Amino acid sequence: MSAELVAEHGLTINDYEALLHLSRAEEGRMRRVDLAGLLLLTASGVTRLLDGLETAGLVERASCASDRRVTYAVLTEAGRTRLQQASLSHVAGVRAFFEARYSGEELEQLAALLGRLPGAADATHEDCTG
Amino acid sequence: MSAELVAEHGLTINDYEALLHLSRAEEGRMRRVDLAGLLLLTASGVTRLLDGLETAGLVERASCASDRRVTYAVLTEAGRTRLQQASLSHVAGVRAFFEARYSGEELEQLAALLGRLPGAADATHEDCTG
DNA sequence: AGGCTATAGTTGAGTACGCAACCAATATAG
DNA sequence: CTATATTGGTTGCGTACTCAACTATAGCCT
Repeated sequence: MSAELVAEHGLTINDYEALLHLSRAEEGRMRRVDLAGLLLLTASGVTRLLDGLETAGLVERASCASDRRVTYAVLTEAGRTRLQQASLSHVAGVRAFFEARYSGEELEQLAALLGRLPGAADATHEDCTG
Repeated sequence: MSAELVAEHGLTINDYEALLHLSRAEEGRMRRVDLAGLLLLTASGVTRLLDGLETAGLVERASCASDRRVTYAVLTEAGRTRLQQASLSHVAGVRAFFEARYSGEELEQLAALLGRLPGAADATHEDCTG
């Protein structure tokens, strides 16, 4: 699933999630640290991740006027497009995976319980709203 | 948790789980492929994992009389001891983690639901019975 | 018997991280 | 206003994997 579906679009799970979070963020941009938090990665992990997305043209850097330490990661148009394509097959895949094993009621229970875990930023409606 | 507690014993999560599975297996030994399946690793992943455990003296190799392709991974006495030490703090940590967030009833629901996922080899009683 | 195909395992190359060390900019203290 | 601590970010190095290629054995099938 992570493997096949997402790799078909040339995106790893974290690539995908990074784009997703950016697409949800105001103006499609986020400080790298904050992104790290959401992705459950370290700062260095995010640096490397964004390196890839950047050379792929899906994300750009922007600097912050009020604090010159921070550089934003901002979603490009290409990134937004790519995310939408990938989310098509990805959310379908995930949905199929769970619906094959659980009833609607069980899915709600799972979502409620798992949603209380540390890094769970409400993935209930993870289609691509960007 | 994986990080602190298990690394305190010099074991990664997969090291730990490998020892656990071996301790539960008949005669404390298992074919490397089967172990790979349980650990959700590839064959090469297991080779490398066992390399480590082997040089640490926690696991040994044994060959199979009826099929000369297979080599077993067998738990040594040192391995069994180490597992028991580690499981002390590890299961306590895991238990604390979940009990801090869920009620008894919720834990049963979670166990029931998550137990139906692909690699879930009934971890309900994962104390070290070895 | 000989020739496929599948299975168990290892190895080399590449990837995705974490950790520790570092630099630069900012905040806090004195 | 200097001195120190904190925060955002990058880089070097090590680790835990995967994938693809390879060897050796085993089970067919004719």
